Amino acid sequence: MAIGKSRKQTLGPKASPEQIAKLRAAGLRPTRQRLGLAALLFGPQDRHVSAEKLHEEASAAGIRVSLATVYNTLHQFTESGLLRELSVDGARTYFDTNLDEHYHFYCEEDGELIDIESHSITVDGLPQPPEGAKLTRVDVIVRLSRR
Amino acid sequence: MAIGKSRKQTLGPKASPEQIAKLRAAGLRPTRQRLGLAALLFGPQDRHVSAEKLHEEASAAGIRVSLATVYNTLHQFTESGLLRELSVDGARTYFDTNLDEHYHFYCEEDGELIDIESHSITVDGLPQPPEGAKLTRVDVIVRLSRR
DNA sequence: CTGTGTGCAAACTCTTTGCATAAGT
DNA sequence: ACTTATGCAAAGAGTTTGCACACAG
Repeated sequence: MAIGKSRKQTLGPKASPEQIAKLRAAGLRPTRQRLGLAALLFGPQDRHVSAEKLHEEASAAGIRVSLATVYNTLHQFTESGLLRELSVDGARTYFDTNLDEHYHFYCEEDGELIDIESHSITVDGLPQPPEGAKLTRVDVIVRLSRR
Repeated sequence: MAIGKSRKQTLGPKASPEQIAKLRAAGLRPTRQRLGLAALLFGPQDRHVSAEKLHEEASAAGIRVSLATVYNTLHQFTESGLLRELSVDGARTYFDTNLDEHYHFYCEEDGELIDIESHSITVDGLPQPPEGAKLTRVDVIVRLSRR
């Protein structure tokens, strides 16, 4: 117990340099909370999370972060183009880490979302949008049920 | 002021017989509130309403009905197949009087919905739903912006 | 140090619920 | 009369906000 710590550990044990770069590139300071959430969100797999679910996950993973900060962070990530917001069932808001154009299966029983790659589906024959309106996005949600 | 009213006016001045039949067919008692809301909803035009907006409309039209009853009624109508519920922006729930298969333009600025007839659009190449799951509905929302 | 981020708790919006009263049949 | 519907107010879920404290640069 004689060796003194020479520097303060500011960002936790191992803050991935890529995640730090990702946040910096998005103009967001790489705080411990944001890095923790980024670690949960931006893994190898694309993900669909709600704020509450992500908050639970963070707690389970030992990342101390308040629910309010999870909301803030998700919105900041969305504004910075790191996430995409998704309205599927009214009650909760989902955030999607897959930024490519794609669609979704939505399982009504368990609230689960599954990506549908956009090249596997064809949406054709869209009518003209009303004058003055610009098309921002096409959402396709295929609702599923086990029953 | 001499002529006595011979019978109590139970359902308001002119309760449309068609609306009464419609409610009866759906297994719902034609109460004054339900008839009033039905009158607002099931006109010649298809409509997209939220509970709060319909409540305001009802008040404006002199139909006294509580917000709770508007919610109840919209859900009863939906369960009876008179309406269709739709999730488009997370915050509020919309109800659609158009029961045919069709899709929507959604104007992000004013929250307005516009029907897209299903025959004018083609959704093709849907992947197999996961095993055990049945497809209940395909929602297509084309988001628009004026900017 | 300086300014941005975070946590907490309270506020807010939309929606649902419980129970006494009112209305339909 | 008997049953179902309604109204009110309170509760509930999810989300947002304000402000003091903490942390990154």
